Amino acid sequence: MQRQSLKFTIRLNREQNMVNDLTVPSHLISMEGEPTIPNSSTLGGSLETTPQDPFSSMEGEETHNVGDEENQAENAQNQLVLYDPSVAIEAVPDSVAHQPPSFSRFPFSIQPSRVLPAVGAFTVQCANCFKWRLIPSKEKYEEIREHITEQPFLCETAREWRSDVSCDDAPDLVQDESRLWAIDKPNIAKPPRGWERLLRIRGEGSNKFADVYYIAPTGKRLRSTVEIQKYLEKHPEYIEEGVTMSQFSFQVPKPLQENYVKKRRPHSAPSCNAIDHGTSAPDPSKAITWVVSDEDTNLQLGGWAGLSTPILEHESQPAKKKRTPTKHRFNGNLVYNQHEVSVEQSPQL
DNA sequence: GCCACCGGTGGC
DNA sequence: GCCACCGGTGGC
Repeated sequence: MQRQSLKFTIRLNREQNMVNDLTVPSHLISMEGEPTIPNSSTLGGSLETTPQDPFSSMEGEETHNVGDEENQAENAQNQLVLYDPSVAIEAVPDSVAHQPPSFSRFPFSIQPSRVLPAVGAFTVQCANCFKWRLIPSKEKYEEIREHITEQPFLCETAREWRSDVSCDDAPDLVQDESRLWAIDKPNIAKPPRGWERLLRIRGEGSNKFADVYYIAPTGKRLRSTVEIQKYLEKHPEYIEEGVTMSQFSFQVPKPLQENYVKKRRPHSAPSCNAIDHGTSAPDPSKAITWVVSDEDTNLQLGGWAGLSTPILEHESQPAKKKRTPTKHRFNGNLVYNQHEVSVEQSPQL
């Protein structure tokens, strides 16, 4: 029945300031290894109901549905939220904001990045009341995510960093349309000590939602299990320290927004018609929300990116050059691939 | 020259 | 359709 979700928020960087680092903690994602067995509690299906949120005004559709389980199920579990830093921060209830030192500012380091949306904060959904609770650090989030099925998250769990919070308190955030939401995978192993797992969210319209990278202690960036394996072979010292392949997972969260990721086009259909560009284009007036979830376990980790900006406005001039003309041929909205571009450019916030 | 990022494909 | 992998290159 209850399902919980973890989410982290991401913020997009519009400028450079961003967040990159916010990259979603990799941990959010589950490791390939074996997932733990889900307990009934997490998996279950029902969803959550979300109360109204205090801080945000969005309408939100919350996740509710208690009754139906299906859809929601997914959402409810672990979700990662990505959001705009500024937004996110404000959204944090005061109580939270004050508490841990880490809350007031992002625990993650921010580096200038080029532009893509990044995770700015992490949240997890209470298995009992389904309210989302902000997690003060990426490390804590990874910890929770790693054992989310065996140890469902409860509001009481948050007392570790936020004294007296309970299910009676308003949610720290509400899943609404103001941000991009992504559902994270449960039970992803924490990276080995000295290693870092980075989640890079791609821009809207890309053919993939995100990429996971592991940064080895030497600073080497590894992008697949094959690369990790080769790296470990060359550096047996890590193996001696106990590093194993089961500690790495390249699973990425899934965006809730259906059209965030471009669908793969059937090769055969080069015609423009076949493509749906536009219709699904996000409403520029609102931020994008995405959520990723693990269907198997039903856990959701959430993340949202509050872009206030429309990611796509066609216009945009690409910040980067595009390399493939093909896609753009359908211009119009389609071109979102570059959305990142627009994101960064957008001044908002 | 490097590398973060994106696209595209093979395999399921 | 999804995911893992990795080639290629824009942007620095």
